[in-house]
Amino acid sequence: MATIHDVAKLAKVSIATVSRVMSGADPVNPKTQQRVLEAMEKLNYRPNGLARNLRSQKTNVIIALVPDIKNPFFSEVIRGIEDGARQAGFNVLIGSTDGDRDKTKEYMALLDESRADGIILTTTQTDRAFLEEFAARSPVVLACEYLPGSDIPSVSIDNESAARKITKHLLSLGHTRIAHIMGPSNVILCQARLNGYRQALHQHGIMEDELLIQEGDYSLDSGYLITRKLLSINRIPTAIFAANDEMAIGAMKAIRDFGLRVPHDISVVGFDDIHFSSYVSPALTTIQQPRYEIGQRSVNMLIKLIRSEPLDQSQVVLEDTLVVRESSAACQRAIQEG
Amino acid sequence: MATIHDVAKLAKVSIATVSRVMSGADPVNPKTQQRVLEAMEKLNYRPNGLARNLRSQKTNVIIALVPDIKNPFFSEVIRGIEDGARQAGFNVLIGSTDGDRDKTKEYMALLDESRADGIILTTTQTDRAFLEEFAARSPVVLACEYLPGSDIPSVSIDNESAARKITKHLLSLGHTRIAHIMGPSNVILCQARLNGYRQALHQHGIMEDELLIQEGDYSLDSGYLITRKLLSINRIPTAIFAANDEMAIGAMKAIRDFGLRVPHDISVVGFDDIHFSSYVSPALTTIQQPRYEIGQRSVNMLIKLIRSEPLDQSQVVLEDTLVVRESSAACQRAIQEG
DNA sequence: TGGTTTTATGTAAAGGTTTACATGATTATG
DNA sequence: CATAATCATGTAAACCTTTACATAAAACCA
Repeated sequence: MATIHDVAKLAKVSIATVSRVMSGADPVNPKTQQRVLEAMEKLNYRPNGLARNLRSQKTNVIIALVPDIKNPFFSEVIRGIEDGARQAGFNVLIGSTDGDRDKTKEYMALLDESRADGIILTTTQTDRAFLEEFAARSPVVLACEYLPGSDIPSVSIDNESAARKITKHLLSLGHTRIAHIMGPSNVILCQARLNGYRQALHQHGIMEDELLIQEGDYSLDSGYLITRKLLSINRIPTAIFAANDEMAIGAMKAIRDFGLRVPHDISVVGFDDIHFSSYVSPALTTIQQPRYEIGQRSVNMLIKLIRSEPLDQSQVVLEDTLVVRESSAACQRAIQEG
Repeated sequence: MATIHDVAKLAKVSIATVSRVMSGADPVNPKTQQRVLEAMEKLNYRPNGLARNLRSQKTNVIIALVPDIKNPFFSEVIRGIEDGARQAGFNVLIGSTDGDRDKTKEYMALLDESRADGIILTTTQTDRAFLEEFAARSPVVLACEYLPGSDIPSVSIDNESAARKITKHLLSLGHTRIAHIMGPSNVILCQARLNGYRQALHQHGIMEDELLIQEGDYSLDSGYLITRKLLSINRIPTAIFAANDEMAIGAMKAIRDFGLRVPHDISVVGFDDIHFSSYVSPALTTIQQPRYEIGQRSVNMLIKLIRSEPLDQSQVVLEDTLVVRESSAACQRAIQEG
């Protein structure tokens, strides 16, 4: 592989001049430039990225951490991140953490080793103190999630209010026995959604029932299994609010397999509006998040952070939308009190 | 950020000794080692990855290129790649190409710039000559796809035979008017699946109908739109074989929206067996690929390539399985010839 | 004890850039 | 015409490691 020295020798200039031709920053005589370009061409010269990075103390790599790469919601966030990053000349390294704290820390350590310039976290499960301290010395942006009371930059919707909104949607349809399948309870965002659910019930004067709140792991399978459990209790719910669409789709299958119909017997709503949700039958009622935009804006913030540019706004909260489709309908069953 | 020099100074040794303590390769006096470790601890020293990489001419980064990061099939392949890579101490940089040749080449160029050690391509749409030439000088593995007549290492199933198998499944159910929604026609793997479909028809003495072969782009939407088109022709098909599950799921929705039922009126089968396929209703008949294993094995091969170790086998073909679920059933309609 | 081997450590080069500073040539200025 | 300003280029340091080679000290052997 040809180096800058080879090019310099062939063009009969110093390596500094070759470098200048590449960067275009300093002026260089057109004739010289021509010679250098020809030499580069002839030798098929590719500047060594590592050497560049080492010298300039930049890697042009940013890390995006997701709990699970298979999760379609995060895929779209990543897509936004990727597009934004590419536009600014950055590459994206994606890490699946599987909700594993150590894996998360391992990826974060890459920053300390100068292997990446910044990191986007889509789910916070690291301990707060560690995170705050880390963010103080390295560029970090939270995407999808907002850490209350912290000034770590973030881009997200208001999960609490969105959860309240969709729960109220069910309440307005006459449902009072509403189950909630939450995501991993150590994830802040899932706590926010749970809170929203609780607030809505509260505002309607409905006592919450411990049995109706179950913890899943975002997967189709967990939605399915938990719903089977919910269907085995004494007074089964008339509606289920799952903290993401995948669990909702799992729930619908469980209900079908149980011999009941959605939404006739049980309404099901999800959260995220992944692409599949409008294709399943019945189409899923859910909360639409601007996932692509979340990704894009968070990466733009991160890049500003990396470049030490000022942020116009540290916490960005984007709009979400309730999308009513076929999976939620008026409650058919009278509530047998007991 | 502390450097090796700081550590050396504090421990009163040379930088070489510090390096030796880190690598553990050469012997070093226990007492010295202790001092060095303490100094590293005290300074919170993190070796600079870039400098290491530059010196050792390794990046420990491999690139995985997928056509679309949102595609759930590829997500699982990536997962296999990631896990395999992590185990060997490599990081994975994921690139979405969107079927764009230039993007692909841009990512491949990262290898020439020494920013990555190797690359896994999950879909080949670069021109063959370029690819062959590139593979000759850089570590490349094809995952999911096999380039006939080339010796570029690959891990895949036999797409042609799998497509034949699932088409025969439909034929055995009495279908003779079978449509095929293929993937992007410039993708080799899609050509293979199309070939398999054709061979099966041929073996059953069925003439193929140009109208029944349509090209999609792997997405839910394209499956939907193409199926609408198929439903508007004169003699609509009694079965549809989509080249991936997402298009099949899109097709099912189109059929529902058209007022027909799956599989009663039209059978639908897919390819890949993504997780959603067993959760949709009716559950999708499809071909199961060992996607995780494809990812894992391809990354293992790539790492061997990077380390210049010999490959026991250059082209790995894994087993696929026909998974019959609810979306395919015996043909109900008599074929009105004409 | 003198010479050889082993062990522990240091010195310095190498990896391929970018860039601050220096230098020499050219042009502008009064 | 002398001096200043500008332009083009070169020199060498810096980025932070790893590692080949050298050296000094210690251990071993006859």
